[in-house]
Amino acid sequence: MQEHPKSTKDQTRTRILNAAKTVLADSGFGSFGVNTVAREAGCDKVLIYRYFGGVEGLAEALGQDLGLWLPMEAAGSPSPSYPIAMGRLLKTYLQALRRTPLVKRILAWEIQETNALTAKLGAAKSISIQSWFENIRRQTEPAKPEWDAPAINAILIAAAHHLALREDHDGSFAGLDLKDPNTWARIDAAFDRLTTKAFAQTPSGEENAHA
Amino acid sequence: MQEHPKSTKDQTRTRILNAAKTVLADSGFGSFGVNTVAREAGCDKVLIYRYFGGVEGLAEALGQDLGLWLPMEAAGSPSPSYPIAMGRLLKTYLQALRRTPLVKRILAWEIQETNALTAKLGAAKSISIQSWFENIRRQTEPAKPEWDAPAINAILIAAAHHLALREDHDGSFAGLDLKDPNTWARIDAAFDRLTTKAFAQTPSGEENAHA
DNA sequence: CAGGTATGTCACCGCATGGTGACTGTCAAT
DNA sequence: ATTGACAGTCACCATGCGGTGACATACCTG
Repeated sequence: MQEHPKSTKDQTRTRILNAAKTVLADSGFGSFGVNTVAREAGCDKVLIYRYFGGVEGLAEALGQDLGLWLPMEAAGSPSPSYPIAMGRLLKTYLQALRRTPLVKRILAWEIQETNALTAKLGAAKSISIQSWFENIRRQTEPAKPEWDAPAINAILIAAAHHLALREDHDGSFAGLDLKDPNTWARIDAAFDRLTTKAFAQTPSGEENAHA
Repeated sequence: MQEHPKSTKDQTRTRILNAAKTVLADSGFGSFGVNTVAREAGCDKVLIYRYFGGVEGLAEALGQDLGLWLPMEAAGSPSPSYPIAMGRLLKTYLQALRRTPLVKRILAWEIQETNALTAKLGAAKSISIQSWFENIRRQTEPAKPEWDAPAINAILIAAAHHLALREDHDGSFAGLDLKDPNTWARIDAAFDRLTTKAFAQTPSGEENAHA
């Protein structure tokens, strides 16, 4: 009962923020509301209104607070070739995603419905992740324009998102057993194959072999 | 008011089913409940309990009813090479997905939370889609085992899912503007590049070029 | 000491939800 | 015509939600 001597306002604020993260990560955003968060934080919901201006402001604060968006260590050696760098980046990203339930929850939330909450969270997350990718990209040789690297990378990033999201839910996808660690090794290898092949210096001039 | 002369039970059943589809496709599963569906169907919610045993049975019935899971026409020519067939399949699948909001909603639902509802719907959908892929796969030459085609395909299918899901929400992903039709042409091309390159007959023996 | 300010608690409202029981009306068979 | 099965409606309940106002209690400043 740390209430009588008056906890400082910031203490309560961070307690509420932590409670918000917990609720989001554990129970998902279906349970993300003023009542649930306040219950988890052990304080009254009116404080959420006072300190954050409701659940909307809470989400915004969450987004700004989350410097811990993706705790991935800066991925090994400095500046290899573009295909290898992208493959490494994707695998690191996927791993970080898989072990960060909060981010997964928010990604899923964005997909499910678009509202003020997801917009705020999504914007913060997007900036953070994009800058991370930019950092890596700055350290490697540039992509050849004829690859259309942005489109290919978007596809591979989308795949990483989706696979990470499917993992904790039904646990299987497209015939793969996502509960099996070996499956993820295969996926890593597949990412490697996709990047090295798609970003290969076209040896013969067979660029557009299909309609 | 078609109530007094007694609509046949099946009429009401299908009216409820259609209402369920409408609610799901329009408002998403956040609004998917007994009250909302009954309101949309213009009948009393007790009929949902009587005919489907609640919203859970409704979802099951929905899954079985949806032969329209993905209305894609059987994708052109019969049996080309594996890479080309997969590229074509992916593009067709992505297109079908993009224009079928109901399926997108259900995919998003599965990702967001796993419960009895999503399990039933997901099972029905998975079977339908898997069989569709199997049909195509039966018509082409087999994949080489060293490709690990299941893993690669899972990645590409996951990407298709995710991109389709992101389209109607924030409308941008990884720096791509998903509102722009040209973006989707680029994505199609990228899918083509990925399949043709990843499923290429390795010309030189540089199979594992990375750690 | 007095007064204001800020933190926190409590009780309450309106609303929508999931779910149930009792009722009315209609049809078909005996 | 009486019965019973069936479709459909209505009223109701408990619960949880977002949101607000009134209150008590501490603190710091004058």
